[in-house]
Amino acid sequence: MNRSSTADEPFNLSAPQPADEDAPLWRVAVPTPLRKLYDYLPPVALTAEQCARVTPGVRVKVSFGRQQLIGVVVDCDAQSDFQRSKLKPVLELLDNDSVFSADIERLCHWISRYYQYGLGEVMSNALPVLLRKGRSVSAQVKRWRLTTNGKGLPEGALRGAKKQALLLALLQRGEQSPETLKEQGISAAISRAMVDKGLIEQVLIDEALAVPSAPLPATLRQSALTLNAQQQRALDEVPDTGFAPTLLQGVTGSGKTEVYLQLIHRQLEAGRQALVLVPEIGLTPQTQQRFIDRFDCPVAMLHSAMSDTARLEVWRRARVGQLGIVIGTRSALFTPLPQLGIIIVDEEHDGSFKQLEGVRYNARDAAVVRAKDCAIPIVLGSATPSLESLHNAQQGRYRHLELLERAGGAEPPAVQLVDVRQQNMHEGMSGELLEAMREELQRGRQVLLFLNRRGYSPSLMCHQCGWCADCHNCDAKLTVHLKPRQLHCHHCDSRYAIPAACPNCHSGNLLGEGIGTERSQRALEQLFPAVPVLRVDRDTVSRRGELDELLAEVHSGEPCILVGTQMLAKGHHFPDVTLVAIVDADAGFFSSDFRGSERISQLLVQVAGRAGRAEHRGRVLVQTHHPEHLLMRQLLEQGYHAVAQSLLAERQVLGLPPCGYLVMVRADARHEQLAEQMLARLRDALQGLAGSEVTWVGPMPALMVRRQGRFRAQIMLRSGSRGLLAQLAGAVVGWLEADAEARKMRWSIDVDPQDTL
DNA sequence: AGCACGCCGACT
DNA sequence: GTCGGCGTGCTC
Ligand SMILES: [Zn+2]
Ligand SMILES: [Zn+2]
Repeated sequence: MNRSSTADEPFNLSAPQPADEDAPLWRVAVPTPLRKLYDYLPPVALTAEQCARVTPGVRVKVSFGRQQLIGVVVDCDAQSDFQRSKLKPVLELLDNDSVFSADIERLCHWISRYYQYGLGEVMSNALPVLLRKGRSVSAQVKRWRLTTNGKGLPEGALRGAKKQALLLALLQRGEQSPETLKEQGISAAISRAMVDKGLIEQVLIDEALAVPSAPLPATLRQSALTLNAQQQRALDEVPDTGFAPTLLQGVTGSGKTEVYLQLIHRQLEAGRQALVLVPEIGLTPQTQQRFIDRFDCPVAMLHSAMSDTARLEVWRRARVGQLGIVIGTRSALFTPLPQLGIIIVDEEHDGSFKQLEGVRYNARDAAVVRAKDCAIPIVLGSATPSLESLHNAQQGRYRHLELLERAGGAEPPAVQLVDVRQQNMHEGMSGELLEAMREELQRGRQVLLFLNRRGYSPSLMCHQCGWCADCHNCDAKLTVHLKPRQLHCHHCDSRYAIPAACPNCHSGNLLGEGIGTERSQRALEQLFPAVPVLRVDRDTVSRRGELDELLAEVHSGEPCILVGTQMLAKGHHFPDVTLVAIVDADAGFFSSDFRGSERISQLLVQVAGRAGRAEHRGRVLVQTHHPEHLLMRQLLEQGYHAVAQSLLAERQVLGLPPCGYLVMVRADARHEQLAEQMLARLRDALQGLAGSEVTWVGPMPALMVRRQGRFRAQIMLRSGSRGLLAQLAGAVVGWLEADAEARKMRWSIDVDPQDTL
């Protein structure tokens, strides 16, 4: 494709003018947060006939303001109310066919509409990074072929030059790869000579066209396991075709994965593919390995640690049907699969399916929409389902299947509260906990400690006057780190030296307040000098692979203590760990976010499931200052299901999700009050629109008002009617885009927010 | 979001 | 005198 070289030169008056003033325009979704589509003239290099063959979904390079961007044509037969003489031409057409399959294109439209983000930004999210940058959709391979002149030669021409005649004969049969020609003894010099004669040429063609893909094998590499009655029932209940959302609730070790594998096998046998969505850090090679071990067909992963090239390669193979199974994190939702047969969302309760910046979509919810659109089954699996999915099941929207039997009849670990009130604590650990640890370690077992704070301690305080080290950019305390020795703001990433004396009273008596993983590790190293203490958090495992190295040591089975954050709670099973401790469960249960209790309950159940095996039962100690707390008691005595029912009842009363719907609007500005004032005007302007069906909560300052030097505020919309709220969300965005003050600050809209803080 | 333009304070 | 912070406006 040729690019127009004249588009940007205003003095060039001879720039080609469109012959027809009514000629159709191209409407382009440009990757910008602006929620608009932009009209362009078709590229000047294209004839009307060529234009007519262009279909929506092709990528184009356009001049946008002073920059060049790659967008997606959403309509190539548009009329514009924009002044025609002001339209710019498309600079370059990048594709012959749509980059989106029909289902992905519809999914983009749905996400754009439901989450209130521009189609351009959504479509950009839906494409691999390299495609956003203009890389071609198919891998390109080199082929030799005859030029028009070459085609004019009769068969048996070029008698005089034997090798050239051979090359001619080969190419008269069709295009040939450089490799084939080499095998036939055609040297570079021969080709060169023929090129010089203008008889042959080298072209790049799509790999997909060059190598027609064979049907994938549906055979098993490893035979399926025998299912218990509940697993079998689950397998029977999920149909092969038709939209059928299913919540598969299975306690850890109940064999959810085996059900997934057998459901997928049925799809492979029917010549269809499967998409498996997994949480961000739950993605261990072990997950992939079970799928690879089971099936002969190609299985591929998609996750954030992969290179852009590797991700593009998976996308390309998936698109042409070369992959039977794609397993991936959030953005794998957009993987094109020609005959998608089933979607599995594993650990569906996990928060990482929701994108927290940019287009704030929930991949689990969008996956349900994709499955509905494709009329295929979708399985949401978890030991601790989200209240959303439980509610959907109870409302009859999802089928609810339970797996209650643990394989091999292993007993669930015993969970026990440790009342730490008035106890002598040693670096956050009670005597009871330390004693239990000592016992297990002496037996040669492993111990796992959860502590949701990185660093040495979450704040630095002057013991003399109470001064506390805080960030210059944020309303936040600085975390003390000893390795490397510095104060670190976890909110804006700024770093400071640890002062030798208090800047307020000059006392040298500065103390770390509170316990982080680093501090806990140090304390444990002193208490148990004979046992390795491994720390797993973002500071120790920043690289991917580091975690696996660390875990390899754990899986050797030698006694050790693992100290870690949430990071440890996902995906990994530790068969030799017989004691798990939650160092501080209170933070979760008393969180000011409405999902706090749900999350901590899920965490407790999940970590309990991580420990022990059939031959030695694990136990879980939960340290708390509130052993009488109703939910905590209920969780221990009656299990997750009972807690979930209590929480659902509570949400019902409060009109919170899933019994009501939320939209959060956040704004920040350089100066205090500005954001809050703007949100107040937003409320005043739109409050009348929805009446009493919608509750406006706020505006209010964010929990941390100042962050990265900006002052933040938020307002929440709550309603029992999803439709009404969606409509209002549209009005909110419209108002924000039009308001002169709002345009000067940063704002974002979050439909179905994960957090309300 | 980028990106450029324009304005005012402070330094090589 | 310029360099650069940031407030403002625009993107078919
Ligand atoms: Zn002091
Ligand atoms: Zn900060």
